[in-house]
Amino acid sequence: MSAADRRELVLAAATRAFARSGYAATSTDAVAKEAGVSQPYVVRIFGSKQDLFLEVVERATRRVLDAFEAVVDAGGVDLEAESPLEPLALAYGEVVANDRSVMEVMMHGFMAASEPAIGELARRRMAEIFDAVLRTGCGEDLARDFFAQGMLINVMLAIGAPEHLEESAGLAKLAECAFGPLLPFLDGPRDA
Amino acid sequence: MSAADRRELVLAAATRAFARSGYAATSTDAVAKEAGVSQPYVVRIFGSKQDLFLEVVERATRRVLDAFEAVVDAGGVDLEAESPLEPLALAYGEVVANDRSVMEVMMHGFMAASEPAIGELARRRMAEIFDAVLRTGCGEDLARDFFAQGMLINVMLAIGAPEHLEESAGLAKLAECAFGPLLPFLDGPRDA
DNA sequence: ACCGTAAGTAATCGAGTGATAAGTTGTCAA
DNA sequence: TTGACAACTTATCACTCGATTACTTACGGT
Repeated sequence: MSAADRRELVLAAATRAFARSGYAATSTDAVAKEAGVSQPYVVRIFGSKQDLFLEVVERATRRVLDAFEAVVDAGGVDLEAESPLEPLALAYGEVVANDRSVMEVMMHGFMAASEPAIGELARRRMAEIFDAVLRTGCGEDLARDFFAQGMLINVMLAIGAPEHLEESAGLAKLAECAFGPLLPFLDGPRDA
Repeated sequence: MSAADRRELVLAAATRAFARSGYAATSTDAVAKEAGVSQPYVVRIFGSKQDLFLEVVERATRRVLDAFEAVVDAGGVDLEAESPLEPLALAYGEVVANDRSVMEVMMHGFMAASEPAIGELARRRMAEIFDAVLRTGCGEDLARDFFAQGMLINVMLAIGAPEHLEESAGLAKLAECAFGPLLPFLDGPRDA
């Protein structure tokens, strides 16, 4: 297989692996097994575990950014509507529904920000994505609220709320509040 | 020193250590050094690293829960006000300003939820805190929005936004949106 | 004085960890 | 055919990790 193809294959495997357990708790060997290659080859392709993780987070967050920019550039946002940013929410929902590891890796990237290089990437991407939302012209307050709802959804998914609604009535109610009509589509599958 | 006192001391040290780097990336030896005791003694007191982390997260999230319940039980929420949950926001801000590691450990607990015992605790506490907010009688939508804003703030703090406003104009604007008038009080100190 | 118990440490173990070095296989151009 | 380069693995290293064991110290009751 060509080096470029193999690289993509390992990146996809690494995304799944890091999405499951985060940066520190995922070994390069786990990534290698997921990709079906040897552990030294993973390190060789990307230089180091951190460089691999950076590229995984870079790509995942770029997918979110691209999804938002596609909607905005296509004029998909109507500022006169009652929920102007709903098209963005739908776009994000589609990305997450399609491949939950994108969002999981993004959040793990945020929480590994005490590693300087990871933190820098996290802050840069966060600002870029916020900027894309702002470019709809919706105003800062709406953009912030949109971001906030997104973060709540991300955290709720991270703690596995949709798969454990039966644990308590309070959790089920919170999940219903946080996810709304999307809830039925969220339990079960976690991979792409 | 009595075992009980030493236990509290190690718990406080562990909270700081886990807050910095999260569950997986923090060694029991790092906790031991922070507490000024030997590594085997840390393991001996709590049984295992996971049990220690569970107790740290349990305590941190209980502090948030207690802060909210104190406001609610004291009748500090006026449903007729324009922002009925502002007293809760202030209470949370006070907790975070007083000791940021409380919130950091809470978020690291959420993101380590793929560990079953940690996930269960995270979901339980999340539901309990949401329930406390609901008990103000503010209604589910307001409670959800309050939660969402809190999560945005948590993530912004986790990526170190307040300390790196100069990295990009976009980040500074996002931080101003997310933190509002609290922003000037957030940069700099990270410990209790 | 002495003994028992609680508080703690030093020494060490086996299992991983990320990374390096050396070697192997396969393919394609001359 | 052969040689060179790209793709990939095996073997291994130095180190870190959580955990166990065995030991030491200090204090309170009798």
